[in-house]
Amino acid sequence: MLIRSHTCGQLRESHVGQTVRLNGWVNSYRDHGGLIFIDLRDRFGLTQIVFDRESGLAADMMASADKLRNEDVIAVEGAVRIRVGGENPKLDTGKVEVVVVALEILNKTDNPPFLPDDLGKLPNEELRLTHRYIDLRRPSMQRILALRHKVYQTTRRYFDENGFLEVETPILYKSTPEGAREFLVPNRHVPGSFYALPQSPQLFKQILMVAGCDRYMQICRCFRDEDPRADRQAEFTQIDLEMSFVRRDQVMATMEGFVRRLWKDVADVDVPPLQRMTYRRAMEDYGIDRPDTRYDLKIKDLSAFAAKMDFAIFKSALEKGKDRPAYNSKKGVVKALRVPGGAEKLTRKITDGYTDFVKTFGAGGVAVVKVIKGEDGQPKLDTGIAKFLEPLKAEFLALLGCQIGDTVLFVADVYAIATKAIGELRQKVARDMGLVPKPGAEGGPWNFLWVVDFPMFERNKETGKWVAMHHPFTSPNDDQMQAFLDADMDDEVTIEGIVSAGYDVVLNGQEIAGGSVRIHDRAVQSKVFALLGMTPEQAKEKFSFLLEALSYGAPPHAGVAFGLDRLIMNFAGTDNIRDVIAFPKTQTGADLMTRAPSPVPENQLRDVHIRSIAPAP
RNA sequence: GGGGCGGUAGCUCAAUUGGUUAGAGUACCGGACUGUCGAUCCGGUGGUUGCGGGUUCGAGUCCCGUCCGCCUCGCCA
Repeated sequence: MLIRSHTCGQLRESHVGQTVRLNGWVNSYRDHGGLIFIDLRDRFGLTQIVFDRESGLAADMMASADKLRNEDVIAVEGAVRIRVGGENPKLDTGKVEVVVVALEILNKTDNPPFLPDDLGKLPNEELRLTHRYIDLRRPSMQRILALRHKVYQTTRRYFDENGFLEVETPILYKSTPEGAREFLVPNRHVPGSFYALPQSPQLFKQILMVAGCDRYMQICRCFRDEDPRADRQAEFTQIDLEMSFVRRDQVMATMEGFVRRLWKDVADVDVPPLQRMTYRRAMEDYGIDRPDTRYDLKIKDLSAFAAKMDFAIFKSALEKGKDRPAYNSKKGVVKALRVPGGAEKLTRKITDGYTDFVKTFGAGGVAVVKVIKGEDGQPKLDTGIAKFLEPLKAEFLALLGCQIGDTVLFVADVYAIATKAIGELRQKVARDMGLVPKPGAEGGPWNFLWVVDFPMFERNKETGKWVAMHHPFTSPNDDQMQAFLDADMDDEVTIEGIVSAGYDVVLNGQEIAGGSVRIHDRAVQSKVFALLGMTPEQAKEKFSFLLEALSYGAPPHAGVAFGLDRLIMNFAGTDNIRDVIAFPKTQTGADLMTRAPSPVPENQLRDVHIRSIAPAP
């Protein structure tokens, strides 16, 4: 075989006169009869090679060259020269070409189902995933693979420099069915017993702290058997960290340093210091715990104002849970979103659509009013609920700081639903108003933000039980610890008010990292388990190893996990998580290339003491 | 589990809102061509309209079921 001397992205004017050998795929061919041009492709680029009947190429090789087609794999030998037909500025190698004197066909291809170029429309994703080995040849996909590699390398370098040890943790793990649904793996030796694949290495990394590792990191695979989304996959990758003898601020500083290094290395962007926002502020102003601050729309609570209105829909919403304390999920509220310039851009058709939109989050609808210019030149309320606002017009305009040309959107419901609905609506309105900047060539703008002071606990919507907002190993914040230990477990208002030592990094409305200071005291951990409704026996059955570890000299520790796939999505400028995973799965968990999952022979099931109750296909 | 969109030639799409033999570009096959660069020109092959029923004189088009993919709500400690 003609082993390559250079890659297809390498040759320049300085190589002119040299005899070189290239290997690669036929990216395109231009056949002029006695003269054939081929763009040869590998991961590193494209090089034009020329077959010329009049340049001494053997007749049989010329005949072979005539048969070359896209995606054939070949090796050639020839001399580098300045292009006779002039430069092609689109190629890095565009000043030169290789005049072939020897051709070796390494592998003829069948006619491929699609070509891996970035011209024109992509074939449908089903086909791309089925023939992933072709799809990944596409330069845009190669670029993402390289980006991902770069992130791995920068990550390992940064944490190594900061004293972290990379430690692998088990994939076959104990089932702890509190959080996401788990993937189960039967054990052959103990009939009826199962491992679970880890939702995250959470407890192992805490135990590594107890074990004296001091600082741990791992780029690890996590598994959650929940329905995927465009930015979510059942099998995904985290950059997982844990640190000993630190409090919240030390971890946050380490994370911020990492973010800064990563963006510098990968995108050559200098990230300014991150602002902090409390969870409460985020929910109040943005209706979501991961605000997108790239645009300046803010939500305002108008409950007190709305109570003065003679408008039945608001009144009945405010009646709900009216004896509950503020921010209680079941307390009725009225939320408003002022949209500058909305009076013109948000047509009746669009605002009508908002009602359907908020219904998907359980809200009843959206009330609308426009602020237009009256005959006297002053602001005038128009359409929708204008007549109900008219008696309180001055107060309304002042409360929201309305200008002529604004539209104001209202959602009235219990706190949990109204907040979620108007928070989602805010993001939709921003898209409709064209306020969301399109990522430029460098990906940005990059709006980072810390969100802190999350509640420790929230009520499960269906069961009404307390559940941990982050996870059950999250510590109350330092200034809350005594209040938590003293708290009566039946005192709903106090429990609800306990703030955890958790922290999230939010980027452009996306959670890219989350972590917390952990509980390192057995008594605190036991109280959390009890609050979550676990008896001491249940806690012991599920987490005895953790409770024991906490009893044998556990250092204060804290940690975090970054969603690696989402980081790459940002750098790659894609909103499809499958683009950043080499071999992703579909929405039903299928790998279309390997055809996993698949049935297994009966005897294989018997070995692991499993009988399938699935109906025969 | 719920809602929405989609599936027509290898690929990307069209097909007058139920009406003749389902078309175009590209790929592929054959031919021409010595300076192209998404080469060009000429000719050709290629279809179980995802699958199964139904309505109708007639179904790519309407109805029912089903499979697959995507988006989404729930879910994701």
